[in-house]
Amino acid sequence: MFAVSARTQYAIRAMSCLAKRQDRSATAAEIAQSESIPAKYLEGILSRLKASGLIESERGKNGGYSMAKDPAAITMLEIVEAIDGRIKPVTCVDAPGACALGGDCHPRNFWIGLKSTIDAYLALRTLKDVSEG
Amino acid sequence: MFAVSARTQYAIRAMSCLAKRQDRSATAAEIAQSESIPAKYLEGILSRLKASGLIESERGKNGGYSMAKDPAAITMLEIVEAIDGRIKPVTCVDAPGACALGGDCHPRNFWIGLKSTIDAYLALRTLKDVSEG
DNA sequence: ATATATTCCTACTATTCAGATAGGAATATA
DNA sequence: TATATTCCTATCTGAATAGTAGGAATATAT
Repeated sequence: MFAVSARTQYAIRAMSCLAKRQDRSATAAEIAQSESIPAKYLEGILSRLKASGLIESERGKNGGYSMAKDPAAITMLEIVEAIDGRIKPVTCVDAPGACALGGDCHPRNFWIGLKSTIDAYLALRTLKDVSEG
Repeated sequence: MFAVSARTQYAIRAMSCLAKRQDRSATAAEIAQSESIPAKYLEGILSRLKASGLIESERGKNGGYSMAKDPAAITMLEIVEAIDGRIKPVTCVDAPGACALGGDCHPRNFWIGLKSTIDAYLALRTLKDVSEG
C-alpha cells in the first residue's frame, strides 16, 4: 500500500545523478546507463522534470541535461509532484463538495490530514539530503 | 499520487456503519445498501476485516456482522492494513539488502522515514475519531 | 424436516494504469 | 552534411483494481 511508482524512484535517481555532476551536463543515455534505467523510458521522466523547472536541457550535439537549481534547494515534494502530481489520497481532497456520499464527510478531513502530513515530510527533505545522506 | 483504494474507503464506511450500531449486528446487504457499496464486493471486504479480528460474524438466518472491539480502540492503521497490507512505499522497506542498486541506498532511509510518518498518523486516529468527528 | 436467510468460497470479466518500447521529427554542433 | 542529441506521439503488455456470478456451508424459524 502507498507504493511509490518506479517512475518516481527513477526520477530521484536521475536527479541524484545530475546533482553529483554539479553544473556539468549528462545525456539521457548516460544517466540511464549509470542508474540502470530504461533509456527511452527515462526520456519521458526527464521531460516532466524539465517541465517543472527542476532541470534544464540543451538539444543537439553536445546537448544533455543539467540541474536548474542547487540540490539543497530542491525538496523531495517537488520531485514527487513533478512526476506523479499532487498527493491525493482521495479525489475529493481538491473538491470540497464532491463526496459521493453527499453531506458530511468526516473521512475527508482525515485524508486531508494525511496528505498534509505526507507533504510536510517530503517538503522538509531536499535532494541533497536524500542523495548524499 | 498515493491514492487510497476504493476497497479501503468502502472498508472505512462499512466499519463506521457497524460502529453506529454498537453491539447490534448488520447483514452485508444492509451495510451495502446503507453505504452505497456493491453488495457482492463488500462481502470480500468484510471477510478481510474479520480475518484481522476487527469485526465478528454469524452465519445463517439472523446472522450478520458486528464490531469485535470498541471503535475507540480501533486505529485507522489497523483498518488500512487489514485491507491493503502494510504501508510500503518501496518494496525494500522490509528487505534491507535487496536494493536493486546494491550497496548504499540512501533513498531507502528516506522512504522508511515516510512510512513511519504515515504509520504514526494512521495509528493516532481511531475509527471513533473518523466516523464521528 | 424444510424453507429461508445469511456468510463464505471460488472463479471469472472488464477496465484501467504502470512500465516499457518504437520510430521518427526537431535541433544543435562539428 | 553527418551526427548526436532532445523531444514528440503512438503503441504494446502485464498486473492490479473493481466488480460480477454462482453456489456451498451453515444457522434459524416454522
